Amino acid sequence: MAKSGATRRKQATDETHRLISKTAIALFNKKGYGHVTVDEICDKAGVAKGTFYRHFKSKDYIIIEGFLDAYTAYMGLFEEAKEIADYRDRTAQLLIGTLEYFNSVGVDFMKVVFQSQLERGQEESPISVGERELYKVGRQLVLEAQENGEARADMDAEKIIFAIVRSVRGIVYEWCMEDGGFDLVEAGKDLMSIIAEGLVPR
Amino acid sequence: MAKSGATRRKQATDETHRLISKTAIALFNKKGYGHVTVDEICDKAGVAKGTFYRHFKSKDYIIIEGFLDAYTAYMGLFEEAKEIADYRDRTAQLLIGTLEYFNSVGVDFMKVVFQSQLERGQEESPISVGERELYKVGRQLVLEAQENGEARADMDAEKIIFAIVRSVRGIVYEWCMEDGGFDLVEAGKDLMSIIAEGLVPR
DNA sequence: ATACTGACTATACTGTAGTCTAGTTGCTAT
DNA sequence: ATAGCAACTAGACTACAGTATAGTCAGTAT
Repeated sequence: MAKSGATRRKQATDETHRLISKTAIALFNKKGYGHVTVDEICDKAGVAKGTFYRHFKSKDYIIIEGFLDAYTAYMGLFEEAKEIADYRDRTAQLLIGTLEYFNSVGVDFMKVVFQSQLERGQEESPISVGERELYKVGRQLVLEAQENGEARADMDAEKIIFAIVRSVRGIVYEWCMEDGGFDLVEAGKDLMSIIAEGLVPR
Repeated sequence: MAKSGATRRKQATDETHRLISKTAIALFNKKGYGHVTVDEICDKAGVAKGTFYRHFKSKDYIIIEGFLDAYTAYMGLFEEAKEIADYRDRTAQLLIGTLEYFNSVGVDFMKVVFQSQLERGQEESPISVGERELYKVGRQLVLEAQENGEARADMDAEKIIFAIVRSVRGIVYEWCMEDGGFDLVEAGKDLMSIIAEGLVPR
């Protein structure tokens, strides 16, 4: 049967893809990303170097890909959040969930993600594609809150969500720089308090 | 004379240092950091490779060093800001000045700065040393504002300044990622508005 | 049955940051 | 005057990411 044949072939290459990824990530976890060479990954996986580069554009794409898989799951948070009635609770939940997600990815991997984002020139990264989705959903949430009078309406929803996402990224970046030296979620709560309430007294 | 002799010697090596730095930065500006090799810098500067690495720990230290020189000048902003009476004006001035400073450094160089911060492991970077100074001064400003009742007092000055600095860094990081694709100062003003006023209506 | 295709192997090669070594030179201290 | 020393030269070398090439093999289409 043609179809099952094509499937068997595809399964085999998927298998290889997963094998490389799994081997690499195991090595990264054991020795740290920077101390694992592509040759070593290929050796351990019993695969030629050419095969590695057939499956992954570059060494960091192993991380990027893993990150994106988790990202998809993480986007489910936004669906769940819709159930939460109160605007502030909802926002807080999203923020905390987001930071818990980054925390679970781990500093070592997040560093690679940040670095790879900086390295690429104009070329569209898979992550920035994912982020556009995040902006879209976030903007919608802010818009709704504005309509309900829960969020200030004197500023574009777009501008607001940009500022929030950027602030969050700033925390995560610093967390990477400090090698995970502070509690991401706690820092996020402080940030949230300022974003929500502002800095000047009421 | 011993002293003038020692001085003459030091002057010569300072000369070499500046020569390498100047040559490198000219090349970076012409071709972009990533397209300039250390060998090329040495060739153009008429200096051996060993000399380069005697003066600079690594290629990116040329940028880091230039960044820090400008940083010192930038810290003068904080002195000037003390003259501004109104808390909000002062904060806005500092924020805008900061972003103008990053803007003048340029995307290409800022990327290198961010990347180098991520690469180093626990080793203390010269930049994080500089930043601690910034935190100290910033914290002092927030403290004063709290004492005058201009800033909310239900949160540590420390936490507040951390959140602000991180938010700013987030903007600058994204600005790098998007290759300078938006106006840093404008984005900063939006952020400032949220930080100062909060997100929920009054 | 046979020819096609694309995943894969094996390995040499390139480019570049950074290291290392051996030797030179000229300022400096005594 | 002379010995020492730090800055420098020249260039070979290492480590590693990524590329290129030539050929094998197995599933697939006709």
